[in-house]
Amino acid sequence: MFDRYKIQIEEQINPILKQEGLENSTLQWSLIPFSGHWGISTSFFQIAAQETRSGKKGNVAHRAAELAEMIASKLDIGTEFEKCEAVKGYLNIYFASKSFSQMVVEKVLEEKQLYGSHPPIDETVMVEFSQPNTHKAFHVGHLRNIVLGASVSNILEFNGNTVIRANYLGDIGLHVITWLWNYENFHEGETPPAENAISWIGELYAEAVKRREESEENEEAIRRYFQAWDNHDPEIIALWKETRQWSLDAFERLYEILGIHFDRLYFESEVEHVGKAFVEELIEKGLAKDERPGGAVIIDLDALLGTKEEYRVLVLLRSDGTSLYATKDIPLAVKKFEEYKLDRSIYVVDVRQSLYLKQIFKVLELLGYEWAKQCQHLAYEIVNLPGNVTLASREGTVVLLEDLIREAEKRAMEIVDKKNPELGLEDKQQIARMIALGSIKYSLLSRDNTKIVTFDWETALDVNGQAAPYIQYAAVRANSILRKVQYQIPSGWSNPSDLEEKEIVLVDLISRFPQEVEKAGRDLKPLVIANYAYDLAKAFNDFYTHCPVLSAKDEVRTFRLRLVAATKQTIINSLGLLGIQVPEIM
RNA sequence: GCCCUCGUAGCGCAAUUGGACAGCGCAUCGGACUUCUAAUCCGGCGGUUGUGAGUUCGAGUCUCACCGGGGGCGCCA
Repeated sequence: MFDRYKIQIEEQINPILKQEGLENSTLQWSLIPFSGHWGISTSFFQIAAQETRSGKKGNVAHRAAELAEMIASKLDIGTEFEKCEAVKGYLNIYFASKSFSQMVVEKVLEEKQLYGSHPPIDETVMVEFSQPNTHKAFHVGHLRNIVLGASVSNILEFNGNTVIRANYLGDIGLHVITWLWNYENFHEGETPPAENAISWIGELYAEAVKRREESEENEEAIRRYFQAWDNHDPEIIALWKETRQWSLDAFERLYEILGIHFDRLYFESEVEHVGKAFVEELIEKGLAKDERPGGAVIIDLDALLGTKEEYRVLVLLRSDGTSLYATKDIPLAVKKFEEYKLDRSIYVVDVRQSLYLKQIFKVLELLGYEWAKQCQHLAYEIVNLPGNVTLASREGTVVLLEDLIREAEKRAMEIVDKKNPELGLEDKQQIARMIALGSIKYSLLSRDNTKIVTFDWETALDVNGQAAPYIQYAAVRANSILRKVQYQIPSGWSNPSDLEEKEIVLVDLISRFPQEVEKAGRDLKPLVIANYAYDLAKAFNDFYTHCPVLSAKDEVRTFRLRLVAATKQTIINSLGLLGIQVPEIM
């Protein structure tokens, strides 16, 4: 937003530096980091250090301060800036807040839900996330993946990318066979309950695994069942199709609740066959080694690349010829790039699979696909239970997603009910859901991807402090002011007398949104937005308690109303990137 | 053995990618509701950024070593 001013100033600074014998020095601009000070800033340490390195004697810090002071005294800041000053080697140039704040607010109100976004760029990127297994439960560990993938997709889209949201479903394999076998023998004819389909399916899975592990006989039976499947037994296939659909329908309902949609669903079953052909190709090219029947089909990446204990060995096919994850991930990657003309392919997968994905990308490269370098693993840490207990569906140490959402809604409902007794039940429920989902999502997104999240009910359901309800509430407060004027936001520029510090802080933050979006997109970190949204809400709450809006006079009132509307919009936009909705009332 | 990752206040986390006084939330102590919603605001307490060296004008951030937690490393997904 301020680039052209930076350029203007630089055009003045460069000749001054030239006089000092300093050329080709590029300045790095940032916003003044102090709360309540609004403007741009740069420093002269690099230039001074460069000078010292080229032989000139002197103290760098001293020289930087000298340069900053000299430039500050010579600079013509025009009417766009209030003042400029040199502080310890930094040059701070303060905006003329009155006109700049008008400009910022104006921009937000004009661009509305697009404020903060960047113009389209010619780049198509696929984000693969969620990747649930059919015939299994959904737990909070899976949620981190979904929420992260969805948010990163939103952020990339806001940055101008064309985003394809892809899901990759594990609909075949031993876990499915085990489930089917158990169902056919012990639950035939049963159907999942409408409400708790996922937990029902999950319970049956846990039961199936237990049966498999408790007797050799069962294990043997399951193995035979697997063979029958491999031989395309029509009855088993029919059962598979039917039960798979139960999972898919249940997933779809859950995604709907979470507000997630996918543009493309990939299934393991659709890439297994072609995957085996790829393995053959790798063997023929002399890249993979077929050690069957004694061993598996492997690719010794370290031997091929001349590296040592870096890429290790990847197993492509079991010794019995059945497929593994690697068998399927290779053709899947190819399919993705063929179907869409991708510029980038992002895999949202937990950090434990870092080596595995590194191997897959390298194999693709060895196969000659130039786009292999555009595959990127977005790793995130797992969600644990207190005491470093891993969530595992077979151990029974899971917190089911449905339970979490239900409990969060219940708690949110209690507060909504108390605060808004006049509302109808349906409205209350809708609000409670937004708050519940917001809290859950925010608690997962406001943590760096590299940090393990320890799940406990209290923290997950805490709505105090830095949490989504705080931010939502700020927007609701803004909304409630706007409602009082029937959402008639006065147009045109107003010219209030000097701005309050609270107002400047708020406008400053609003103006930073586009660059926060950019940063979040660059680093694939929703955390950046999560922090930003909180800071913005905090600044607004501060403003709210100190600066009356409706009772203010004339131009102050006009400006503040516009500022309130701009804040509400920016909060909505930033939370939107996190997949969090904002209610009108709460 | 090799590799990845984390270590910041009692607890949970940030820190504009190497910049200005290391911020915020819980918790705790104390203030503020006849005024636009108190799911709010203001103030107090709390720090040798795991340890030691190095690079740099400048290090929580980069390099190396060490300590401690977690993870990965040929037929699990």
